[in-house]
Amino acid sequence: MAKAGNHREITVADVAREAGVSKAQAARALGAYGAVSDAVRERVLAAASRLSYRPNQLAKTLNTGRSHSIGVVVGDIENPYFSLATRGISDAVERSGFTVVLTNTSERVMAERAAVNMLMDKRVDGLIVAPASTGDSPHLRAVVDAGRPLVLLDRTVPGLAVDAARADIEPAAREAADHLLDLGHRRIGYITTADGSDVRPDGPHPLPSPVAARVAGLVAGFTERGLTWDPDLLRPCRHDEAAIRKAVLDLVHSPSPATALIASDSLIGQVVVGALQEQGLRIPDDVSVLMYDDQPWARLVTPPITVVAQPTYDIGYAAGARLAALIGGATNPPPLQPLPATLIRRGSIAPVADGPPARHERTPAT
Amino acid sequence: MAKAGNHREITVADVAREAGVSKAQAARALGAYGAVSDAVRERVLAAASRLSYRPNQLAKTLNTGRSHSIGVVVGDIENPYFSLATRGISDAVERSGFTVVLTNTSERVMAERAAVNMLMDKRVDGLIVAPASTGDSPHLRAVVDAGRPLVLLDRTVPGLAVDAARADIEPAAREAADHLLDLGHRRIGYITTADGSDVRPDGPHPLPSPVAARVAGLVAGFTERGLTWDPDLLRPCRHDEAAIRKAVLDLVHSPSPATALIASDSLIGQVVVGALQEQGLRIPDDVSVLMYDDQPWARLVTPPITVVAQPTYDIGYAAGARLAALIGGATNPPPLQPLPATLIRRGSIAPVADGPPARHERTPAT
DNA sequence: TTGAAAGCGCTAACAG
DNA sequence: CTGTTAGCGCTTTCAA
Repeated sequence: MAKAGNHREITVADVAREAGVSKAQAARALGAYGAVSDAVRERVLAAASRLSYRPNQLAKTLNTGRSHSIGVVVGDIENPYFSLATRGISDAVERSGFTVVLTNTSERVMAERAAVNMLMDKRVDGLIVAPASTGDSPHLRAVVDAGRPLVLLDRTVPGLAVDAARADIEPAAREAADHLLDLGHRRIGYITTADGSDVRPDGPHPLPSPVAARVAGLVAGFTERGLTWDPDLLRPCRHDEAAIRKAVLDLVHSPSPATALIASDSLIGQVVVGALQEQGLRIPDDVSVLMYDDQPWARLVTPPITVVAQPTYDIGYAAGARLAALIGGATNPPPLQPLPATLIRRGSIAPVADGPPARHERTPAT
Repeated sequence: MAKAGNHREITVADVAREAGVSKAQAARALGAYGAVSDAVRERVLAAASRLSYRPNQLAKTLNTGRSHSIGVVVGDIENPYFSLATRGISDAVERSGFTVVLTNTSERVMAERAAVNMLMDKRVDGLIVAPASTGDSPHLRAVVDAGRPLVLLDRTVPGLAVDAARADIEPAAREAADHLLDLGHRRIGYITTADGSDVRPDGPHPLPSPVAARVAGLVAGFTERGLTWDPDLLRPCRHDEAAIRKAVLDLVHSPSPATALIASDSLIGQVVVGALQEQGLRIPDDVSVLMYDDQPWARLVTPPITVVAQPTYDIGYAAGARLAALIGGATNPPPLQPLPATLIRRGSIAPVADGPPARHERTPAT
């Protein structure tokens, strides 16, 4: 198939001819490098604009080895966490002149592998990835082995010596646990999502590092008081509204029902709150709710939701800045500091009620 | 600066040598084109995997002219509308083997221009852009003139003969207007955001096409009844929470206050609902609210928000599918059909109250 | 089927 | 300062 249209692209050679100089001089003037007399530069630039010349970045990249672009691989760009972090990344790297190539993997490890390979093949200067899997990650190892700068986002990969930009979740998780325990909650459900390939029917679920930190904080709260958290209350579901909804119902309608629910991110939180409302269960009278990641809507619902907030934009920014530094040749930068997460108490957590929760009609619009 | 690490990249030449064949034959085997004997193919492939060869897509692109990537330029990836549409685009083009290069312009025309140029220079095979400006768009015209496939998203550009994937907003806007008018509303505020460079202090604001359609529907409703909509109630603000909040206060506290507010997208809607709550104004008793773009949280707040929903994912998918077809060589495809938008009545619109709205304390958590 | 050689558009020595 | 000459890694004639 012929190239669409028959617009032959204008090249340096064309500009050089038009300006009456050698190709090399034209290239130098255009690229603003090397030594060029004012007279020549002027003529070349004039010729270039006359022909509306546009340099072919591909050719440039091919022999400089720098594409001035970085790859970003996230699980789900629709998750506000990632879209905000992505903006932080963009803002950080754009000021160093990089373009961001963004790919979405729908939290599937296979898609992540493909995306990383493709970005490597396109010769991006560096990569930021939020790994979907906790397991072995040969594709990430390959990036490191190829000497290409890599920064992880949000999650770490055990055994991979790569810096990660993330929040220091555990203290806030612990504080949240204490908050719930102080109010008498003992049956606390934890709902998270996981890639199918990671969730094995038998044996323990390998949780992504930030989820593990959240759960660790919770468990620590129990342990500290000589209590134990029933691990059966941990519910990893598919990334799927129905699965999350089912987990909620399971948890609140079990013979020994959960009196509080923790949503591992705001997408999950949305479904949890919705499911509870549909069931006619009141927050926090019947069920208390804690959500990870603050979102504007969390303050808008009634009652406003208590959350653990992360400095998401800053995390992204830190990842971008670090990657830019690495690409710029920084050798042994100090490890990235985890950024603080904070518990924001609003209205969705209350003392545990005695006895089983009563069923109510859905609260009418006020 | 030396390339990070001293990993010389493996090239076809290396593979050829390892396999004991010519560079050309190796390339043919690797690229699965031309004629290659089974014996050679086998040896080449074996050699390739032994050396863990990865083809350099850049070099390939440089002489085929196809990058197998498309550029997507949106105003704000944090706007759920765009992040959903983007997923639609990705899903559509990925099945044709394209990678998406996503760029965010923060709704700034200058940034859009830069992004489009950069993508052209990177030789993407085609472009999808949601133009930030209604005005003259030489950078978009340049894309067309270069013969590179282009599809617009959400908004059209007058005078540019390019197909746009979008919703057919006006009928739903009209239905919403009738809904409000039937309930007695006459002072209806319309809050939208606009790029600073488009908002001139004097003269009419050139509205982006989808906003114009929304307003047109509103105006039509008034006109039909022999009424006129006071254009002073149109408030274009910067993309800035404070500006939106100010517009809300202005509107509801004016001597002749608005009895209903229309938010032009869900990001604006969030701020509107929040501002109203802070003012102790009840929805819909004191102020009715209509929001464009349905979002999960709209059903979660009390009362649930009445919205005009668009098939955003499908719009993105249509844009992606069309672009892929164009790149594939489709010559005169039928124009894209606008997809239907629908009014979803929930609880945020009520009959207009008599007299000025009373002030109430913020509704306590139920 | 194969291989040699000529590009794709640009940068980067290397001599003048 | 300027021009000539090689490449970057791959595809693609063109002969053999």
